[in-house]
Amino acid sequence: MTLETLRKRKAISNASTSESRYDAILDMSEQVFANSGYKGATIREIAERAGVAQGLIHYHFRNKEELFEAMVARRSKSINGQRMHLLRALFEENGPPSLERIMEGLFRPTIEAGLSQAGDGGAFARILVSIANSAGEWEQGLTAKYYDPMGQEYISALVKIVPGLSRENAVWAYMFAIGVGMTMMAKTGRPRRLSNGICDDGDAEVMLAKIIPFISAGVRSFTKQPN
Amino acid sequence: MTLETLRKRKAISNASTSESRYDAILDMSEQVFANSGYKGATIREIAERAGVAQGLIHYHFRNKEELFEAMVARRSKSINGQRMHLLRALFEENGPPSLERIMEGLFRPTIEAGLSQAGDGGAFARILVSIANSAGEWEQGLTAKYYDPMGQEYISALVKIVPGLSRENAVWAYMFAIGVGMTMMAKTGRPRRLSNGICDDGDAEVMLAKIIPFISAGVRSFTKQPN
DNA sequence: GTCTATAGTTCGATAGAC
DNA sequence: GTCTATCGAACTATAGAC
Repeated sequence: MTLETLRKRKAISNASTSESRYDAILDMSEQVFANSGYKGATIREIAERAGVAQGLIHYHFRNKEELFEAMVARRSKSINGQRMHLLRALFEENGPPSLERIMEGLFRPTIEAGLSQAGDGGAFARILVSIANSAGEWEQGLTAKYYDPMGQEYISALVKIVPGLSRENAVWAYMFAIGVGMTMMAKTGRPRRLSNGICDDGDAEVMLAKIIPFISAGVRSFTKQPN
Repeated sequence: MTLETLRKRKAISNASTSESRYDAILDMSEQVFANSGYKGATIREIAERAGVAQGLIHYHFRNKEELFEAMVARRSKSINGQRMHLLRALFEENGPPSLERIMEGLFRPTIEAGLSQAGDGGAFARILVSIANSAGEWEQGLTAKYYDPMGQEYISALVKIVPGLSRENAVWAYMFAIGVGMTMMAKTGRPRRLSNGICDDGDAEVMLAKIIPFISAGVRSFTKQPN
């Protein structure tokens, strides 16, 4: 029996939270990093709010950078696994899937992940937005490692199902789609301000209903364009 | 003659940089905040690279928060002034402007501002991306103060020139347009990675040529939708 | 307006007991 | 695996000379 297995056994036997301290640290990391940013977040606060000693975080994750990456790795592998599964399932149905269903498959797992979390649901989504929009080498390294492979699959899917769409335009289409999706994931509250309370970026279902047709029309416009 | 005027006179007579220390601090603030983020940036580094004493920054701007806001205020007023001027000029021509020209007027001033700056041109654009995508109270306060008024003008313009576009959908359209524009302003280099070097998010002209049709098609799709 | 020097805080990381 | 205690290295902001 590995040490990893033992750790999980102990976690399950923990009556108070039914969760290992290891996972509690990762959970709280999402909350704190989301609210304060990487530099603004402190290991002290994560430790306090997770109810563990500060030293324990260094024992499990060595330093702040590796804690952050472990947090990204855990959640991104889970969400992107769902996405890959969804995408492949779509292509195994009768006939090629519609552009709209492809796009829904791109964004829905992020929403589902948010809803199932305790506390602030969209914490990891907000972290993701800050990573994806950073030009820093480290952040782009994380994006490349945990998100580029999935991006490539979606780009290939777009080329397959949209007649006349070049790979170059499919890359732009994917980037623009992600850009629009950020509006939903960032949860800035700006739509509400700009619309006197009518448009709510906290309601993911409503946003999806707006985002999917918007992106789909944009992608199809590339069909009538050179390159 | 005001003290403000005197300060500028002295700046012009400065042979070495032809720029006051006050402005040098703001210029270097853009570079450092863009590369390190608000929390990650340090007043020490800004002072050193601007060639001034650290204490001078506190003399002019009191603290880090006010330095940041002064930097945002200077550049946003300049760029948004151009935008407003462009937008109003479009409506004074013969007949209403096209959706495409409205969108070009939204993004081009950001590009021009980048090109005319010394050193790293897109520094302020990257800062803007991080502010706009943050859910923090302070960042949203800055967005509301320096960008919401312009956003309202663009939303009104969209309602005017796109037949059948409700104000609610115009707000979403504006938000999504900004989201796509982030792809250009963030300068992450991801399009290049995903396309094996073909798509370059460093070339703003090429990006505009892709962004404008994409967004325009998306906006027009709202015409055929309820709400 | 500009500088030097430093006070006062807070943070990441380590050491070592249990 | 978990905790307490602490070191050393930053950082912001202020005080005071010029």
